[in-house]
Amino acid sequence: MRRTKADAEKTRENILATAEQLFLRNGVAHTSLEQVARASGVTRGAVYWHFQNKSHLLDEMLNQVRPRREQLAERLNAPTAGHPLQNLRDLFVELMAGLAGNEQKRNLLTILLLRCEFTDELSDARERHTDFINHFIALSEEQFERGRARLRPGISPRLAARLLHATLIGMLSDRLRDPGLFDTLAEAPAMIDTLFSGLLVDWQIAEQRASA
Amino acid sequence: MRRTKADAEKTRENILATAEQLFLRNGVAHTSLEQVARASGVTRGAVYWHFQNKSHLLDEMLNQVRPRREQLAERLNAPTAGHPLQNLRDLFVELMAGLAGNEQKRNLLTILLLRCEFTDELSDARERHTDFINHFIALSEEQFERGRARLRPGISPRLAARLLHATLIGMLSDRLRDPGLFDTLAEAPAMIDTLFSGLLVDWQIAEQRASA
DNA sequence: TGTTTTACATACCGATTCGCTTGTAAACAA
DNA sequence: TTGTTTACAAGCGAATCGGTATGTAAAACA
Repeated sequence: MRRTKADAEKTRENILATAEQLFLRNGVAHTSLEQVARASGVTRGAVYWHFQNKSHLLDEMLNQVRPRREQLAERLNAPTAGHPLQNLRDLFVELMAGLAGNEQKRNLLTILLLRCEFTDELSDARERHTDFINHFIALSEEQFERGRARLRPGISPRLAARLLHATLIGMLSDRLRDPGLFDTLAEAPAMIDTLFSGLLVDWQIAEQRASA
Repeated sequence: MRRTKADAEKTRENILATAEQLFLRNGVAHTSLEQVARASGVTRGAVYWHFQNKSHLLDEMLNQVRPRREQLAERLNAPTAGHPLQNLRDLFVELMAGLAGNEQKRNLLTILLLRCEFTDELSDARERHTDFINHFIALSEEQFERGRARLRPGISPRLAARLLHATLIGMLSDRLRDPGLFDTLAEAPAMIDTLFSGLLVDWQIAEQRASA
């Protein structure tokens, strides 16, 4: 009872979705491909047919939502863009909002940050992750460089960029570990504006804050 | 050839130190007690004699450096303490400095943040960790509450506390993933002061910053 | 001095683990 | 209609896992 091409694609996507749930619940290392197969209603044969091994499976899961490198740069340097710093701020809020509104993104980031051991076995995923982070920091640094005049004295663009990234990661990390901790969507703007107020001498808080 | 009590204690500590290295290098789940035993020059018998299982082994590793709950509170509310906010700021810098100067603390935090899947198996460690985080946030919130008048309008003590914690975790996370990313010890004060400048209306930067 | 306890090593257990090979029925191409 | 390929299922094998049970020599104690 061999499946048609379309059926095979469904099988593949089903395996991905199932693995996502299992990885999220039990951790990557603690999930065997046998478990993935069973939960997907297939055997390991199917899993190994579609994916080389667990590492590649995870990698393709992440590829589903991983923003392409250029995407961030395009977004920041678009011709329609306003001030670089305002741009950077908006991107930050967008990233948080995108996460709040997309369960899959939330799941995958949770897996990356909390349910996954960055060991040699997963070196591919690990490298790409670090790479993306450094790219993000470099891009942010560029933006701060352009708005250098507005930086408080003693704060270099690089330091600003790293502080921005640390805050981003920290907020994500906290929020993913304890989803009830705060309302990301509502509070993210206040947090980023607060940070920018510290980084810049003349930051105007554009958005209305929830004052509680 | 049974060992003396002192020898046994050495064995135990040796196992702990060896496991720390293996966990750090290969991740907790990817390290078997067999590997720990071999690398320690003993057999699994010894490991199981000293520790119930891997989870308890990890737990006792963390207990070596885990600050006690009261410790933070005492530190913040000491009679000799100055202004609550200055206190909080100094604590932050101290925590970062303690990490920069203590390899074991760095290792264990790296294991916790990057080499460990928070799954049911390790629920003990996980709970204690979350507990500690919430405690830290609550304490920070208290301090901000005391200095509430100095908070920028629209920023609640709770939001300030969470932003502070996010920044702390983010800085640690970044630094542990990529040790060359920045010089924690040197830049931590600048980062925290920047954040405080954003949180407070009148924050005076006390320390000299490395301006580069 | 004799007995008990300690600090392990050794051995065994059933349960998984991954990776590979082989089987197979049906889809698809010629 | 007849190969050929596809999309898996099923089975194999060696390794390894954690947990436990048992053996043992020497330390600790009475």
